[in-house]
Order: sequence, then C-alpha cells, then structure tokens
Amino acid sequence: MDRREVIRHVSFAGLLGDAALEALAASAVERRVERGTLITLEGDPAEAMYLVAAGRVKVARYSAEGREQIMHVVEAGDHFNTVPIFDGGPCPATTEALLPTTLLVLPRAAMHDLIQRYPELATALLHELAGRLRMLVGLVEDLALHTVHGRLARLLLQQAAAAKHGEPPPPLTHTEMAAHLGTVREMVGRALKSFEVAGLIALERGSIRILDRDGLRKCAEM
Amino acid sequence: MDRREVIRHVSFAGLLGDAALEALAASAVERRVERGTLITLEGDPAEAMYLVAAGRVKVARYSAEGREQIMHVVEAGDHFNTVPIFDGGPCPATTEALLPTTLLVLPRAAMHDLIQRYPELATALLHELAGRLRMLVGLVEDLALHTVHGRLARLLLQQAAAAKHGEPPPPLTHTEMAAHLGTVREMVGRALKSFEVAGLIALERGSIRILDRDGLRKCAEM
DNA sequence: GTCCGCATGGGACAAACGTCACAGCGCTGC
DNA sequence: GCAGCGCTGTGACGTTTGTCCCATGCGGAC
Repeated sequence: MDRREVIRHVSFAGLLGDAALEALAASAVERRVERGTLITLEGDPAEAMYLVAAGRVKVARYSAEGREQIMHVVEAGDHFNTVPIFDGGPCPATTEALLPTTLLVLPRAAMHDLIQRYPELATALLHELAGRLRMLVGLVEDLALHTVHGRLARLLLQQAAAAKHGEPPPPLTHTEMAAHLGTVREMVGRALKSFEVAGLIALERGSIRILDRDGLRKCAEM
Repeated sequence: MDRREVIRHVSFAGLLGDAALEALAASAVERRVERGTLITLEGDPAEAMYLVAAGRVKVARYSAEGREQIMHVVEAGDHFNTVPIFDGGPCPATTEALLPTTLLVLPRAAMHDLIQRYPELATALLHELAGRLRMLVGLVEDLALHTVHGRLARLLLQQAAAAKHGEPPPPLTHTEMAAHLGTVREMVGRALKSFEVAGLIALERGSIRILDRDGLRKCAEM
C-alpha cells in the first residue's frame, strides 16, 4: 500500500491538511516486522515514534519476575512511542508486534520539524496524548480501586462494546487478559468460571458470550 | 502578585516567547480558593484548564466505597485539568485544593485560540502531556507489578530525592501515602513499622529518616 | 499417526491485602 | 481543663490474590 494512502487513515488524519499529510508521508520510513519482534525496549534511548500502518502492537512493562502489564494495544492507524519524542526521555515501555506489522517510522527530528511547519499536527497530537492520558487514568483507577472480578467484568463489557462498533477484537487468551488486568492467568480462569456459574456469561470454545449484561455491570463495580 | 509574573514561572514558560506569555496572562482569570475546595468533579463537563499560581492541588479518583487514588499532586507553577481541554471529554478526575490556592483559569476556547496564534504553546503542552503520561505509566506499573512494601519504599526514596532537590515536600500522613499507593492507612503503618524494625528507616514524630538507602532500594523491587 | 507447544481447568496452599475494632496521643477550640 | 477531632499503633480476622502443580485437550509440525 502507498505510504500516503496509509497516512490518510491514521486516527488523527482528520485534523490535518493535505500538505501536512504529504509531509508526514515524506518523512516516514517504512519498516516491516514479524510477529513477536520487539520494537522498543523500556529504558532505551528513543529515536523515533511509530505509526502502525497494518498489524497490531502491544505496549507493556515487565516486572523483574517477568510479569507483564499491558498499557495499551495499538491497532492499525494508531501511534506509539510518542511520549519520549516530546518529553525527551527514554522509551517508557517495551513494545512488541502481535501480528506481522507494517510501521511508519517517524524520527524525532523529523517530527519536531514537521510540527514547526504544520501547527495543526501539534494540535492533533495534543488531542491524541490527552486521550491516551484519559485511558491511563482509567487503568490506574481500575488497578487501585477495583478487584480482579470487577476489572474482568469491565474488560468483557468493553470487548463486547468494541465488537458492536464494527471492529471485533480478537478473542484474548486468559494469559493476555491477565496482562491487561494486572493479575495472573489462574485468577482470570477462576473469575470467568465464577461468572459462568452465576449465569452471567457462557464459556464457549475460544469465545465468551455475555448472557446478563446488567449482572456484569453490577460485578464491574467491585 | 501580578498575573504576568506568575505566568512567567509556570513550568513550561521557558519554551514560550514573551508575546505568548503576555497573551496567556491576558486570557487567564484569577480565582482564589480555600483549602478543601473542590475545583473539578470527575465526569462534569470541562470548561477550562488551570494553572496553579500558588498553593497545591490534588488530582484523584474515588471508588464507590470512598477509597481515594491520587493521580498527581499539582504544585505551584504546574497545570491540571488539561486533558479534557484537548480531547473534548468530561473532567477525568476530581481535583481539590490542599492549601489556600490561587488559580489562573484558562477557558477551553481561549486555549484553542492561543494555540493557533502561538504554536510554541502547543509544543510546550505536548512536552507537558508527554511527561504526565510517563508518570502515569510508572504509576500503572507500580500498582500492577509491585507490592505495597515496594511501592512505599519507592515513595520514600522519591520524597527524599525531592527534598534534596530544593523543594521539601510536606510530610505526608499515612492516609495520604495510602491514597498515593493504592492501599489503606493500616497497610502503610504496618509497612513503615516493618521498615523500621529492619533498620531501614527511623520513625520520628511527623517525619521519616532514611537510614539504609540501599536496603530500601532492595525493598523497592518487590 | 506421534510429539510438542500452548491454552485451559482445577486443587491445595501461602502470602498479601483489607476490614474492623479499639486505644493512645496531641492539638484546637471552647 | 475538657471535649472533640484527626493521626497513629496494633491485633485479630477474613478475603483476595498469587504460587505451585498436575491433568486435559487441541492444533500444528514432523
């Protein structure tokens, strides 16, 4: 696919004019990576931010014992590693391709240059970063103020909502859900089981069907 | 104090030219609030962002049972409620003055206008939001991947580091620490006690002295 | 087919965490 | 002084969460 075509479909393209889009496309370097490729490592110096042209990327941190906390999953049209480009620090998280992925690499210098020339780009990025901040505030609230059951119920409801809005996210494994929820695989399995015996969900091979949306919402407040 | 004088001392003033600073000052409305005043409420529509000219403001979320999770404490020269101005959503958190506080209120429309006229302002805000994001990623990691002991050890080390860098933060009560750490008062008390018997800290009336910095750093990894 | 890796299910147990209750202490305001 | 309030200290208890371990099932690679 043409790079310009890709750029036209990034999440914040609507806020940019044609000239800015052209310039973005001209500054980007394409890079294809396989599933499992580590794109940035937490703590490494950051030279670029990335747009996902196709594929999917996981943004996460890891404990010394190897437990994973996912901050965000970046879909096609979205960006990552944006923070260090603007605050000048090292990469804040480790990022890994979850699928064969095509990236557009935007070097720091190029971004700063583009922002000078196309102020609309700065506005668009402010919008993006603000949204990301809101998401993270939600994640903090979840982790600090709710039980695993509550967080899981919320995750299930979110997934269901996303599925209705067109883009059906791939079914997550228990391990992946655990990494989103700040817990471990076994807890997810047990919590799902308890939702099933309570009649809130039906566990089918590889997928979960919600039977009692309101019941789940009750659980979500724990 | 003169409003312009205040604006000159906001954290990101260094990135702005004189004209932009003047314009910011001209757009701001001053507001004084007592300690304990709620400035924004989570979920309310947002009309403005705020600069703290003097005082201190707490940004937090609350569970249904009343437990508090502090996202951030805003000191003089810093800003808050910035997210909803740029992503268009409601206030993401409840904010409360911890001291008698002087605010500069920057209405959404004024900010958008200023950014059009002074693109440097957008750059400065990108820098700010990126830094805030990095902080929150750290908070998420803490909550998801570390025990209360580990988080507390880190908090003590941070406070000590901040004290060395000139601005001695006010000693926190156990309840306040708990709100930072996503736990409850009793846990903080017990964890401090355990650090004391381990010889890592000395508990003095109202303040905590670090005796074994390296020992604390070890604990911080839990 | 067999083997292997990965996802799942589940039991037993231990550690971490939160709740409740109560007591003491120091300060402020009356 | 004394009452009231907020901060602290502590013990007992139950819940939540995490760890370890093993068994099952499924699918792809060989």
